[in-house]
Amino acid sequence: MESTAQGITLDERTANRLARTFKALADPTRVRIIAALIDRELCVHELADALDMTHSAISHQLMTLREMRLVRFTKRGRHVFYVLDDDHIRSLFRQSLDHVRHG
Amino acid sequence: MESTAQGITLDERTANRLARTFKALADPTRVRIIAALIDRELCVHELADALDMTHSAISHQLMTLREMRLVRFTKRGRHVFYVLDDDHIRSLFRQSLDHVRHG
DNA sequence: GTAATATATGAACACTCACTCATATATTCC
DNA sequence: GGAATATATGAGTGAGTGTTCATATATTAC
Repeated sequence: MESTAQGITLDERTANRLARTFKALADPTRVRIIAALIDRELCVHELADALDMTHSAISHQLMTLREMRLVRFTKRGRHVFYVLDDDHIRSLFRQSLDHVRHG
Repeated sequence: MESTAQGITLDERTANRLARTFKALADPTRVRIIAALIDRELCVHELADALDMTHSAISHQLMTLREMRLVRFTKRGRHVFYVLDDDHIRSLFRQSLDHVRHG
């Protein structure tokens, strides 16, 4: 079965949303944050330790990820725990990691 | 079946490669180029027409996509035809588009 | 209350990016 | 050969990005 080749024409809004989604993951620090949060929640402090970066740098990137709706957070005591917000991103990330590793 | 939650720790090289892959798609113009080339080859001129952009802008982005190994090209006469180089990117792109559209 | 801890936030800075414009190169047509 | 077409490329520019540093806010422990 073969379909006619005619490409895909994206309207501006779709192209922007797609680009935005990829942009959210287009930075090594954010990639590592997503990876660390793939199946658990962590607070800023734990993330900073795990990634060996300053709290401030992590906090700024978490703000970016929040704005992009990739992570959610819960306050408990002095700590703010972050989890991945989106299952689609999780599977997208896993698939991409697989490509990079074995593709 | 449930596995122990412990995140994924990425070495620097893997994190960089992942980020680079996403970065390649983290721009609306490149997204539209990839979409247009999803199942056919097009020359620079056709791409510029399809995206309503200057030849120069398209040519610059194609250079970026070439450096990232996302597209290949063939010269035929005066024209340079571009195709997607990587099937992984094709499926990654299709999956992501699906998420953005119906997710 | 004060001190300590955890996180957020704003400014600043170096860096990167995507485009435009001008120019160069290559191929075809005459 | 020269003109026209197709693409590439380099410089320049305005916008955006990721970090650091300093500071602010919030919560807990004392």
